[in-house]
Parts: sequence; structure tokens; C-alpha cells
Amino acid sequence: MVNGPQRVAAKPLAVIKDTSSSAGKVFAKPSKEWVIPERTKPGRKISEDEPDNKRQSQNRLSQRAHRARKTDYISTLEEKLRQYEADEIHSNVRLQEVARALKADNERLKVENGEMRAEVEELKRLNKELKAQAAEKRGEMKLWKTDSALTPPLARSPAAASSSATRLGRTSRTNSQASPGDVPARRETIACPICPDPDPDCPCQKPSAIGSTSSAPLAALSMAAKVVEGHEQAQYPHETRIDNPGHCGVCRTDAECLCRVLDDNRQDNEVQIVENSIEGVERHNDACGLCTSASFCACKVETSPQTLPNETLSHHRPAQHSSVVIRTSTQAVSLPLKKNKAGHGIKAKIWDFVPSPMASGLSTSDDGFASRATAECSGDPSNCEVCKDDSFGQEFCAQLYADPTITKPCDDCPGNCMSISALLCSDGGEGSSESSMTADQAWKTLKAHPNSRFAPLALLADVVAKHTTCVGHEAGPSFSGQSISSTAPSQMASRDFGSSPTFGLSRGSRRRLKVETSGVRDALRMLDEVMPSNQGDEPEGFNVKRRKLSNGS
DNA sequence: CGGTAATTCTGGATGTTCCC
DNA sequence: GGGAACATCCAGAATTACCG
Repeated sequence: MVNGPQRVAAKPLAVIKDTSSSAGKVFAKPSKEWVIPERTKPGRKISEDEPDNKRQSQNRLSQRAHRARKTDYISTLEEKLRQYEADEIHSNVRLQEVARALKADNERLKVENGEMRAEVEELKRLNKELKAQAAEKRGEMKLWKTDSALTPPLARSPAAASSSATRLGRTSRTNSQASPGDVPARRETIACPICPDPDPDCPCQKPSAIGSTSSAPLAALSMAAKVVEGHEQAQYPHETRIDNPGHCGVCRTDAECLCRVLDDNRQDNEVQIVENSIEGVERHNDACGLCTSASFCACKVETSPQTLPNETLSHHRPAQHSSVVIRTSTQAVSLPLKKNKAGHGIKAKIWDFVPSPMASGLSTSDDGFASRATAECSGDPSNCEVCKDDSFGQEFCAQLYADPTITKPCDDCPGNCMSISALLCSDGGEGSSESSMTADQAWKTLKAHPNSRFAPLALLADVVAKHTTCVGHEAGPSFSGQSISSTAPSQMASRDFGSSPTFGLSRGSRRRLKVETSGVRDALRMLDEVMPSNQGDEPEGFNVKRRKLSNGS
């Protein structure tokens, strides 16, 4: 019977959750020994009489099997649906957390961007002012040259001129050509309203005399140039700057040069690059449902990492730009359609069920399907390929191995396998008459029960452990999924199992546990008695009427 | 509260299709 | 052709709603 355990089991009317345990474990206890009359099964009774012919008998059995498969298929689909819904909720919560973090990050970056843009604007304004002052000064000097035929003040004192010109980043052609020892054929003089043809030795030609009138702007210019130079040096520390305004190596004056035009545009370009980068990302995709068109969102990073120039952002904020990797459990796993055996024209069996990777607790490989579909639960939580991604399997195996009844060494076991118990080990070996299954089959069977989520796994593990027998161990890498050679207990005697924390087996070896089906039945019976904490998990129309107790309550 | 019809659930019987 | 799988129909038992 497919639904046999649900029907046969007596359901407790109430359970008391004892939360007084210091370990925080919750054990369900019935408030009393309820004796509920077994409800008669509705519907047509199964006929006891043997069919007349073979065909009739075959069809009857076939139809029963077919209905069992159908029911199992539907229940499995319902379980998958519940898991998908639970995972969807979980992933949505995580996505919202990521969205909140990214939004805060975005706001912070916006503020920083605004500050930086203001700073750039300020520097550009200052740069223009300095250029205007320099141009004005040049025009003034030209005027002096042409109109008064007088030498500019800068040229009168080689030291002062050199100093000022050096600070301005340029060198006077006159001074660079004249060595200190040379006597110029005609010294350029400063125009003097008193001396029509001033003598170079005249006090009016002394630099100090004119310094008060003309060197002040130059000093300010020099100071401003230092400010700009310092800023540029800080902004482009990797560049070696030549000590002149045009650092291209070609220009020697402060006239228009391509290198300075490029310098002026560089700051604007830096800002523009960042803006274009972000806009490019924004234009790409905003279909996650959380982001707005003007916001930075992980979905854009996730979908188009190539559109985000990492070097640009990391150049500006390498330590603050948080990288976000979203890995939700509800990533679309494309389940391959079941292929016909011959590839065409062969009808697949309707109720054959291919367990999904999620439902079976297996992770997906690159091809999107279970790569460990043939893996088996070893029963050892520290050495199990199947359970390592399955919380139910991990917890159950951990409880199973933590059970005090199975940590007791077994003196009688020929392989020192630390069997479940001496009693079970002595008579529950390979030759046991009790029908049995592997640990893998046991926990899969238990997990398939609808109430497995609400069950106290410690109790389940305890029940199973009392019906579990060690039948030897398997050597070899259990994670590889390759065939593992079993070792007879008699062959295990010479092995050293003493050093491993997991039952004395070295990593890569695993025990072979045989679980009696009676133990699994007991556990299933326990699961039948577990009252789901949330009745809303029950699928609609799922035998709601049959839940009514026959005692009239 | 008892009777009754409607509904639901379950299983058997039969026919069809497809594969080996 | 035999057998398996499936769909469909039908019967039987239990449950439920309704009414007098």
C-alpha cells in the first residue's frame, strides 16, 4: 500500500514539546498513550479471491503497481514544489539583503562622486585663473618690449629671472644662453621715466627697485603654479614630470601645446569615464526587479561583468568597491528532457521519476544535472559525499554517529569496526535473516517522508541505530564515486583503525552499515506520528476529509 | 437523530499502445 | 505474439450534506 503507514499509524492527538533540554533539542512527546481506533479504509476493499485466469491476475497487479507509481510520482512532485517554494523565499530574502547593501554602497559612491566632481571643478577654475594671469603677464611684457624698447623686469636679474622662471617651469631663452661670465654686447635695460638712456649701473636698474612692483604677481603666479603642480603630481604620481608647464619635452614656453590641452582634458575625462562606465552598466539591464534605472545593481554586474571597467572603478576606489557574488539556490537548473531509449518514437513511461538534483540532495554539475546521482550515503557525516550538501543527511548522520549506543567498541567484531553494538554485530552480520538495506537507502527513505522536516532527528537516528549493523568497511576514496571494493570482516582484522576520529577509519575509508528494514519501519512510524508544525504545508485537497478522527471529536 | 442522496476514495476490469 | 504500461470505465465502501 502506498499510503499504508499514514493509514495504519495511530496519530497522537497532542504532543508536548519539551524544550527544557540544555542542548536546545526539541523532543516530541505524547501527553499520554493515546489509543485511537484504526480508521477503516474508505473505498472498495481489496478482493481476497484469486482471479480466474492469469491475464486477470496480471492486470490487477499491474494496475496496482501503476497506481502506486502514480501516487509516488505525485507526492514527489508535491515535495519538490514545497522545496522550490521554500528555496525561493530564502533566496528572495538573501537577494533583498544584497540589494540593501548595494543601495547603501551606491549612495555612498554618489556622495563621493559629487565631492570629487566639485573638487575637479574647483581645480579647473583655479587653472583657468592662473592661465589668464599668465597670459596677462605675457601681454604686459610684450608691450614693454615693443613700445618702450625696454627689457622686461624678469630679464634684468639673471638670478631672479632664473628663479622665477624655474618656479614657473620655464627658462628664459636669454638667460639660458648667457653664461654668468659673459659680458653682453648690449645689456637690456629697464625703461625709466627719469633716465632716457639708463645706465645699467643706475639704481633704477636694480632688481630690488622694481621688485616691489612687478615681482609680486610673479610670486603669486609661482605659488599658484606650485599648487597646481602639487595637485597634478598627486593625481598622477606614476608620471615623471618635467619641470616646465609643457612636459611633453617639445614645448618650452607656456604657449598652447597639445600636452597641456591633454592635461586640461584629462581631469574631465577621468570623471567622464566613470560616468560613462556607470551609465553603460545602467543601460545594460535593469530587469532584476529591484534596481531602478538610476541605481547600481548587482544584477547588472552579474549579467554583464564585461561592461563594468574594473580598472576604472578599482582605480578610484579599490578598497571600497565591494564585489558581490550572488549564488542563489534557485538558480535555474535546466532539467534535461528524458530521452527515449532509441532516441525517437519510443514512448517514455509516464510515472518514471527522475529525481531532481535538489530533491535528491545532490549538487549539480556543469551540465546542470546530478553528477553524483550514483553516490551513496556512507553514514559517516565526516566522510559522505551525498550528505555534505544535504542538511537533512548531515544532521541525521551526525545524530546517528553521535548515538551513544554505536560508539561502544565491539569486541566480537572480527574487524574491530566498532560496530553498532556487540549484540547486533554478533548476530547481525552478512548472514542475518532480517531483510535490510544500506544506510543510504535508509536515510533516503526517511527523507522522502513528508514529515521528515518536522522530525526530531536524534530520535530517528536512535531508532535506526538500534537496527543497524556494521558489515565491514569499504576502502578507497569514497568521494570519487568510483566503485569501492568491499572488505570482508575477516580481512579487516589486520587493519589499523585506531587513529581516525571517525570510527577509527582513515579518511577515504568508510564503514558499510546495514540497516534492518524493521528499524526504518519504526522510524517511518515515528514520522507518521510527527505533527507538522505548519499545517499550511499540507497540499490542498490532500485527504483532508480523512484527517477526521473516527472517535467523533 | 435517523434516513438518504451526493460525493469521495479506492480498486478491479477491460481495451489500447508499444516494445522486445 | 507476449508482456508491460497506461487510460478509461465501473463497482464498492466510506464520508458528508441535507432534510424531515
